[in-house]
Amino acid sequence: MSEQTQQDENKIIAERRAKLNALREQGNAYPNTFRRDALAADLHKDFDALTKEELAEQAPVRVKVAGRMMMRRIMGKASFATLQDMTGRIQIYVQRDDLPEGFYNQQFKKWDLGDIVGVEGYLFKTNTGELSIHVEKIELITKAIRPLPDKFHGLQDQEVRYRQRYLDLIVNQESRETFILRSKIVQHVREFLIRKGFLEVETPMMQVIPGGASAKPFVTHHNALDMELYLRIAPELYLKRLLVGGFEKVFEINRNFRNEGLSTRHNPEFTMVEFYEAYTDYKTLMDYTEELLKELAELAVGDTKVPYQGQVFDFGKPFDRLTMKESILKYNPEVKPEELETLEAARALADRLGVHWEESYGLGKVMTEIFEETVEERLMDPTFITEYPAEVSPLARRNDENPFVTDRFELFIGGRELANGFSELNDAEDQAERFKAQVAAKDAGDDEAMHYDADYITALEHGMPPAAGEGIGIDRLVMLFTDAPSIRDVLLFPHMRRAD
RNA sequence: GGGUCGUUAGCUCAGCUGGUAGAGCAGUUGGCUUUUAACCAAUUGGUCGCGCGUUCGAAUCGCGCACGACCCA
Repeated sequence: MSEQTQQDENKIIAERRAKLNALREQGNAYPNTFRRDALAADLHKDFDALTKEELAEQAPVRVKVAGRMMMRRIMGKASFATLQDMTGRIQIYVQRDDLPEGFYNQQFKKWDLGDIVGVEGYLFKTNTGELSIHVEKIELITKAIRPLPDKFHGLQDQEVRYRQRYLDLIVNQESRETFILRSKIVQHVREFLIRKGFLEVETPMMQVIPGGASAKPFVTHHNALDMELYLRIAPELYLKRLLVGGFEKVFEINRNFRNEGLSTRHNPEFTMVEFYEAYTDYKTLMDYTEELLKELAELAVGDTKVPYQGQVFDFGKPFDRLTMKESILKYNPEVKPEELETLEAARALADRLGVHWEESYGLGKVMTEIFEETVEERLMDPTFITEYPAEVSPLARRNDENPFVTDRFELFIGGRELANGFSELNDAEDQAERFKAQVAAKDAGDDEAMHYDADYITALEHGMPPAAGEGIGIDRLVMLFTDAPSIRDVLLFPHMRRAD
């Protein structure tokens, strides 16, 4: 701790530090010798149902519990306190005369809220029926020098909740629940894919050529090799190399990094699951996705009606499936199909709808812009949009009947893109052409266009089985199922500006 | 990038048209052996985000900056 910080310390911290110094003089101030044998939630699960009398009549249930002291009610020669461990809270009852002479007044009563204590005792129920531990031994395990936020109102300041997430987790139960549910969702996604026979793999986070998506990368430097490396914007091209290598069903759950702005829906690092399966197509993936999301709704909400920020999304019915063109016509009833058939007509339509386009855009890109501006945010219940133009899908397989579009879909819920999948382009020569078009776009000023990845082309030239692949944004998924308005609410440590 | 709102004690918040700051919790001291946001009594604690300006006087008004929240692009 710096001198400056010490100077800034207020009286509360100074008092607690004095207590800590007294503890140091008495011996080990930070012992790691207490071993618990019970967790709060397990005790409630096993004993809440018993009456006070039933619990008193049976043989005493002796337990050792550790946790942070969140509340305390001192009533002269006896006290109640509330301990919190990772599973929840349990009340303890401490009597002066159960403890060694002087301990209650000289030690216990001088401890503070926020201190971590270990207790040993037996279970009982209070007159109001609350399961509690009648303490026979109690020890201070860790002294907290700084005070907790308000015991009743919790921590309200959003900035502090994000910057000092540990405080948020200590005092705000909803926050703990959000991150526990996030863990369960990730676990379920993993188990779903393993159940389907997929192999979990890890591919490079640092890449020589950032590929697999259209986004600006973070750049770093490898000293020993004296070369630039990019944090990955997607794992896609590596996972497809594994298809070439004969791993025919693979997935990865990990972070991607995109050097873009922050918003309630964007964090520079975010978590995706990507999975690839050989000898199948995008329609299979849509079926998987629908199956997975229905399971997740059941897991997270326990219902097919998922509430989100005052709206309700229906996961019970079969998910809608519309082509991009169909969706534009559906949500813009005055638009005629012919207006989406030539570049000139589409440009005129975009002008009419107030959608921006540039000279370099082809029909596919203009159409996609119209879709994004007029349809996307209105897709509330889960909806698959298919037939994305090849122009905006440089890694996707062209449709056999209509090469203008690809065998691709995106899933939208609540107006937000949740997933993106397609049958994979495994024609090395077509892929090389598409990369060249991307490079041309990059040269023309599109700094999100892809690089030419010759090593990937070489891999495709060895033969990649026909396959389909998909990415699902885990953070947005968790936002949806935890009713979180901001991506920061589902990231333990969201990116923030420097506080100083 | 633009707009709106916010920043006051460790925490949660008041503070009116400008007159040098309040409550509850936490802390401290005392009381209380089934409380539960325990209670009762007393009490400590503040560079009012930072800077500049207006004014006899600024937490309050104006401008700028920082950080955050929300909306828009």
